[in-house]
Amino acid sequence: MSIRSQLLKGILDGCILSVIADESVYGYELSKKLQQVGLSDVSEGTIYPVLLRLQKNGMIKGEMRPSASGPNRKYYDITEQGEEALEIIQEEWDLLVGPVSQLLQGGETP
Amino acid sequence: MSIRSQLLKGILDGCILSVIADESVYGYELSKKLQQVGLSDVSEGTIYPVLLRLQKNGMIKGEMRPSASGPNRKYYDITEQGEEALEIIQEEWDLLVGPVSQLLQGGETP
DNA sequence: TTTTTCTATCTTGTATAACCAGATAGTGAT
DNA sequence: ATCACTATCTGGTTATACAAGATAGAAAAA
Repeated sequence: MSIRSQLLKGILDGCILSVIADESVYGYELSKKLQQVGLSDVSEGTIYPVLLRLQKNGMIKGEMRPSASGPNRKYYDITEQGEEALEIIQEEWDLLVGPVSQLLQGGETP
Repeated sequence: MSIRSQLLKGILDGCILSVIADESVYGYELSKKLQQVGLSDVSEGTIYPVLLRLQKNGMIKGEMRPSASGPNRKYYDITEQGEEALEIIQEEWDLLVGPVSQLLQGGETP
């Protein structure tokens, strides 16, 4: 397993919520978008379980829509609950990044 | 489980390695240090298993030394292998922080 | 002296999460 | 027909963090 995948743990939900909050997307599209953004090794086998879990927890809603070129797509939209959760994740992320980056940059511990 | 603890996943090894790379520490001291730095809810029940795992994987070496005031302490030092692993974690962290922060900051996906 | 408090390490059990590999299926091009 | 691309989902495996508690030495307070 790559180290990258370990680092992803726990942040992936936030990333996916964030993309969905910005616009309606379906899973396959989402995986391409995350790869474009720089999260290059997030595969479908990882994304679909996350989407199902987020839906089960009421963070997002899924809706099947036909596609003009290919199989049906399941578009997801964020819920109110999902928006609240996303805000908390954003705050927690900001609180975490500072200390961790400073530690890893070899900053002396006081 | 708190969202914070989810975010910690995968980064904790790097944080601990980083502190040990800076100086010899024992577990109890390490937990205090991490709390000071801002990783406030990292308890001993979390840290000791990580230390044992890192040692088992050859990233750090432990050595028991007596204490003038209290029980014996097990000091840990980083190994060459640990330093190499830490460098990779640092690089991966830098690659991850940018995209994730931008996503969470509500940046539009292209 | 006894009790409490602080220091210090480790284990067991539990919940969550990400991944690999593969199944399933529609559409369009060669 | 066959291949390639789009699209979703599942099962089994492994890694990880955490809570709670067991164990124990040393010093201060009662």
